Amino acid sequence: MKTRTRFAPSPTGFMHIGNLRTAIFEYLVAKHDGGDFILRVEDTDQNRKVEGAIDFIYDTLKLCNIEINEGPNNEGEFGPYIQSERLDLYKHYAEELVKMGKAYYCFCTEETLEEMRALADKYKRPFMYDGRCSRLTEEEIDEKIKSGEKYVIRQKMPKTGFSIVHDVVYGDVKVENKVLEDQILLKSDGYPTYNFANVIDDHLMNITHVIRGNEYLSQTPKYNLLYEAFGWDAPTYIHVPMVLGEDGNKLSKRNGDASFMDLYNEGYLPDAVVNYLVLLGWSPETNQEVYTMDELVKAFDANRISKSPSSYDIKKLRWFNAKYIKNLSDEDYLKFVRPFLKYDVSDKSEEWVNKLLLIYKDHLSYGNEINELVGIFFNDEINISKDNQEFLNSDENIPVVINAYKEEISNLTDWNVEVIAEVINKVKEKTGIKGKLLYMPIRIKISGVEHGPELPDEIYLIGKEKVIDRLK
RNA sequence: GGCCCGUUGGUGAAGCGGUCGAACACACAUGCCUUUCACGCAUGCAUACAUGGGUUCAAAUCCCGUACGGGUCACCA
Repeated sequence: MKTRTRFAPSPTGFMHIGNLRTAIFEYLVAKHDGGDFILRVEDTDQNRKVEGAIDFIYDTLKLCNIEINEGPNNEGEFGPYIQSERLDLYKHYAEELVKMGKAYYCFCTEETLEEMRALADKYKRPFMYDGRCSRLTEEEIDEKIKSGEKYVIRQKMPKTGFSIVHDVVYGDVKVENKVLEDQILLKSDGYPTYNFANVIDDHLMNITHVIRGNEYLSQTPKYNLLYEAFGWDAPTYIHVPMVLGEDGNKLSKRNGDASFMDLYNEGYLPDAVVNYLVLLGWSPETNQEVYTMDELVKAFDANRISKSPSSYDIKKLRWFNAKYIKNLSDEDYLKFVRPFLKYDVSDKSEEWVNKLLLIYKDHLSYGNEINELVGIFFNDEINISKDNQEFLNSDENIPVVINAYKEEISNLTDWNVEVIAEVINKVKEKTGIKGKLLYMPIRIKISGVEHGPELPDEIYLIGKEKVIDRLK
């Protein structure tokens, strides 16, 4: 059977880093086997629908080089791919289950449930639906339906024995059946619950591997009971560990960096993000760290996914990103950073701007960082920190260097990187000072900080007038 | 609280009973390179196997208990 995996997000218009990682894993499992990757939109919660969310998902995955073989925008033979358009299907199968005696109509209202819950709470007992509606007679049921009472359909759980879930990552997980609640399959508004829709769709869409966060692990026995009831084969389960934030807590929307789009807008390259994410909770057999998508497809093996949660470390992401930026061609690099530059360059030449951006290619960890780096070329005032000021006062040779340098610069008639590079040699000969004591004072005087790009480049771009001014 | 899962250095992690006196990478430090900083390269650092028992000739690796962390117990997904 052809391997088929699916990514099944809710259309919230938000792509969480953890979600993305799951999508990557799903994609890789499918492609490693030469299979298909399917997008299914889980919009069974009517309150959470967001306009344009589907396109957003497509756009995001496209940026990440993840190709969707079938989905709402490119239907295959298993459509529709949006759950709200498959309502008849869920209803049909839920009723089928009722006929088989594996599910029943439940007329308990949300208020009744609320009361039961409050009662359980009062006696400090864990609440679980008591299955009272499963004991209704057929007449009672008919009557209630006829009189227009709203109902849900609940799955009837066995009271004894236990279920075992086989998971690629976590091994066999055993759960007692009696702790399983008679869960709702079909809500009173006719929509299926997530758990039910998943089983139906995964089966109908021939999904072979279900990959999801491990928060679903303890729900999986219910799934298997459903597959069993229908006489279907359960898919292979791959539960993946959670991604934690830097504070050790679960990633949340509140943490802005947890969204892929935020990272993208900050100037993180999708390839770098994908590369970083895939190594969160998965490790290859070799020590290779930098991967192309093709290499990942080849190397990926779900058996090597770890069980313990991993934490999101922006420093390492930055390292990946910087590496990817360095590997860009100059042309691609310029295309990439240019939009991030916020300073007004309308009075500068194209050549000047490109040169400016290019000298930071090896320094940049993310696109937006460019604005932090190039300030010295635009601001009139530069700030010299206290430590650096102390350095400038620490040696009597320093003013000598600075004055000599200023004089030589003032005497220049041409203005290009080559002649500027010559100036420092002249100063060296004239003063007999070299190395750090020669470069550092000039660097600090004109840029305020102790590191930056090549000094002649920097000076060239700042411009003669400004440089002389700063050497005062 | 019941049930489920996890716990290797600051971080991501390798490890699947002996070769672990625990890889690799990030971060950090130092050195080399560059007549400076960064990049790159090299080296080093770090009292890392939560804890207590057990099994074994041998345990980070297997078993049990404890602690800590997380997940889950919705007409949310």
